[in-house]
Amino acid sequence: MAAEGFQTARGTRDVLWPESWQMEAMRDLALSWAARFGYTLIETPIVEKSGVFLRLGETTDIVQHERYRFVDAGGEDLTLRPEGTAAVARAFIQHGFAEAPQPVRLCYFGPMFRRERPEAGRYRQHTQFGAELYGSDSPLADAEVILLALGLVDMAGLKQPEARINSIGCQVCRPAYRQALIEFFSQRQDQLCADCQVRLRQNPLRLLDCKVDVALREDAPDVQAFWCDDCRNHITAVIDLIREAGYRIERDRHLVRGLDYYTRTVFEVGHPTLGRQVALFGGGRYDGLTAGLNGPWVPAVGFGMGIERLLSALPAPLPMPVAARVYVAHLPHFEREGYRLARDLRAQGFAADSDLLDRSLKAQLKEAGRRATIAVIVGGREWADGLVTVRDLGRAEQETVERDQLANYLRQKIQEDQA
RNA sequence: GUGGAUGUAGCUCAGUUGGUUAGAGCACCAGGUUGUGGCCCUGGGGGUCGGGGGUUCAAGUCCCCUCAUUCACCCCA
Repeated sequence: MAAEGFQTARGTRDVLWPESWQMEAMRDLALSWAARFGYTLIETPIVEKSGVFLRLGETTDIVQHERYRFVDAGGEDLTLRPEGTAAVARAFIQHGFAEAPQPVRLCYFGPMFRRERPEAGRYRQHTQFGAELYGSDSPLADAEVILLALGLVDMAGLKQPEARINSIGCQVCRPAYRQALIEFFSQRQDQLCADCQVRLRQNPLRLLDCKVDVALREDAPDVQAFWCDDCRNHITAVIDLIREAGYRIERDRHLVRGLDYYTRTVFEVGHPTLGRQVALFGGGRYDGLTAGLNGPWVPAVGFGMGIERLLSALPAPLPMPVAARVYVAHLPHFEREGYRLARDLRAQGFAADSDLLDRSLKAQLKEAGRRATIAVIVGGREWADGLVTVRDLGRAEQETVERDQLANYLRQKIQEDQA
């Protein structure tokens, strides 16, 4: 296409109808579903001081190079938000939510930015829905956010998601596991890929989800053997609660998450139709993330969900409302009359428009057939008698109606059609 | 960031070993029906062949660069 002109920046796109409407429908579905659990919507800014996201972890690619970070004209170091959790945590602290009645339930829905190589279903700007539950360290809380996410996927029409869960331990038991991993992989250092050589020093847990050294990890120590009693009871309870709700979930001992702030529970849910896009949603427990942002220590758990991915995985689009649309066609010399009639109809609550190109009646009805269910034809012989013609475009039937009875007639007609 | 493939009309795509005014289907517009859509028929509009440079008498076609898309890696919210 026109290379001389402007196009969307790499990895970004225009969302056109009807997908734009699908996004809105998903937003409505997500927010109303979350509201049933008591989650209130929070809209954080798209841009934050860069420090907010620095604590995501020193070894994370998001932090290392996949961010939109810039210094603005005033010298401020800013970053386009790559995910929701850190920004919501910042807001939690800023507004003193730790002093509010606990638990605090917040959800968000909006664009996230990440500068990675574009692929199908992977955009530099994508939309995420997420929920964060603060103030409870109970497994009931973990289960709640997972059930919230699974329930949304279910309501959107996607069946049989593949849910995986793991516990990466807590401050009590994780150090020993971490040490065991380091020892295991150090002995096999010559077999590790280049990236894993680095991970071994910086974040040994991530060796487990390396896609290169898959054979090695099979023999790596299982975190299960290192769990303390609290961690063991916690993950067991979470899994029970999910299954009790009727969902399938399996423990995956190789599951660790890309972000460094997680403790105990981590989970990821995918779907076979997504293929390489991997995760539909993912999340976990991040007790104390708020303390890392210079706030109070608060237990928390949450998830983030990729909306574009969810929409692309749906077997059928979300239902579109079939609004009855009225098209006002006009006979020669009655363009203004049609225009005014459409205006009146809109004022009375109808979705109505008229021809703006002074086209032939034939052309007008052709357009009406494309985008309306009812055509009102004004002008000609009937106009002098105070009549208009109402044509049912679906049934190809029409009758003349008194102009001042038109609104009532249409209302009744639309009601009958919907019944 | 690495490697491969692709880029021709709004959309989906043809374009023979380089060779006249670059095509089709769908979509759009008009007419056939001077007051009636969906089907049909006829006609029409719309393209600097992603962009730039090069080779050549001649480039959509060959070469280089660049931009974009896509697939596989990497990574993942």
